[in-house]
Amino acid sequence: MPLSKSIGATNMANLDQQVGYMLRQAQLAVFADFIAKQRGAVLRPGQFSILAVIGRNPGLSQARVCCALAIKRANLVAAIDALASLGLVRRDASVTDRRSNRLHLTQSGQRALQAALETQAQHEARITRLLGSAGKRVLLKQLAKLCELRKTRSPE
Amino acid sequence: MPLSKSIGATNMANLDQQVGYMLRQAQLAVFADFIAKQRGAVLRPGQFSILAVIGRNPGLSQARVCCALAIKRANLVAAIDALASLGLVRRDASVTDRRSNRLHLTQSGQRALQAALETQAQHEARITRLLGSAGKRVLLKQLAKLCELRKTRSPE
DNA sequence: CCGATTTGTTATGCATCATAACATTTGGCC
DNA sequence: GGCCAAATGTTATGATGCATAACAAATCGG
Repeated sequence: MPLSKSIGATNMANLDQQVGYMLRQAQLAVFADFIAKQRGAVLRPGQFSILAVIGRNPGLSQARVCCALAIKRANLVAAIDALASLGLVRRDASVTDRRSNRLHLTQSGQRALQAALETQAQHEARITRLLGSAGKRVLLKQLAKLCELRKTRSPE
Repeated sequence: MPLSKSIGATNMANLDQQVGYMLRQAQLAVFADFIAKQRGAVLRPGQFSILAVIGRNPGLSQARVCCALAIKRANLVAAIDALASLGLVRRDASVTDRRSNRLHLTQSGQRALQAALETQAQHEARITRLLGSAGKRVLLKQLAKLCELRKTRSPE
């Protein structure tokens, strides 16, 4: 068994066998790869996810975006501000509910999303090459399971 | 197949089938569970990993901690400051290399690490219950593969 | 109609990560 | 031995992500 002893190098204290630690490292590596590949208007994973959800759900309210992406309402404001000032997203006042805004992609927003989706596909393909198609499918299923930790209040 | 159509709910734009997005969500969930379980002196995953590495490698230099945990030297300074002001870590000047510091756990640092390791074991056990023992092993191996993205400069 | 809730917003704080610059010290090399 | 490159710890600074509290306006329920 790989006990990660210290042979001149540093003893990793079994950190590399703990899910939380490895999740963090992998996430940083994957995000760095995503960011390195993106050269268009959409630069960061967060922006991309917001743009993608709005693109698939035209007229969505900010609250629903927050619910879908697990973002706090307060934090989405600046994000939409940024996307709007880049000319990618429109914030239209809803006529049926004057509290909420209806979010839409502009023409250039749709183009930006399209471009981002393509480079994202390359990024994803690279990961598939690394894990294998079946391996990636298994990984996604396990990550989904881990997300359930969020709901369950420690039962003991 | 689960095409994640929008049936009253919000269309997730296939985000839930992308490794980066799901990695992020899972990492947040796992970290939240870790933090919720920790009630001792060690509260956050970063602190824990630093403490664990120092505990297994007494006399380690800051630079080596940085190398092991993929932390920037500049950012470790404040982290060690915090652990030192909590009385968990000592920063001794090295006699062989007067540039570097030799890091050690204090008595109470060792106790804090011990306590953190125990609650961390509960946390990890909960994850094992969720994924299964084999599933967790597979997950760790795949996460390790993803970490290789950090080294490889996009080859095409 | 009135109280509770929802929605967007502002302000604020904290944690994490990154870069640049600097002084001190070490090491390699001629 | 002396000099230049590299390593080490440090400071300063900025961007990002995430969280909470409080607020006004609007909606909803009874």
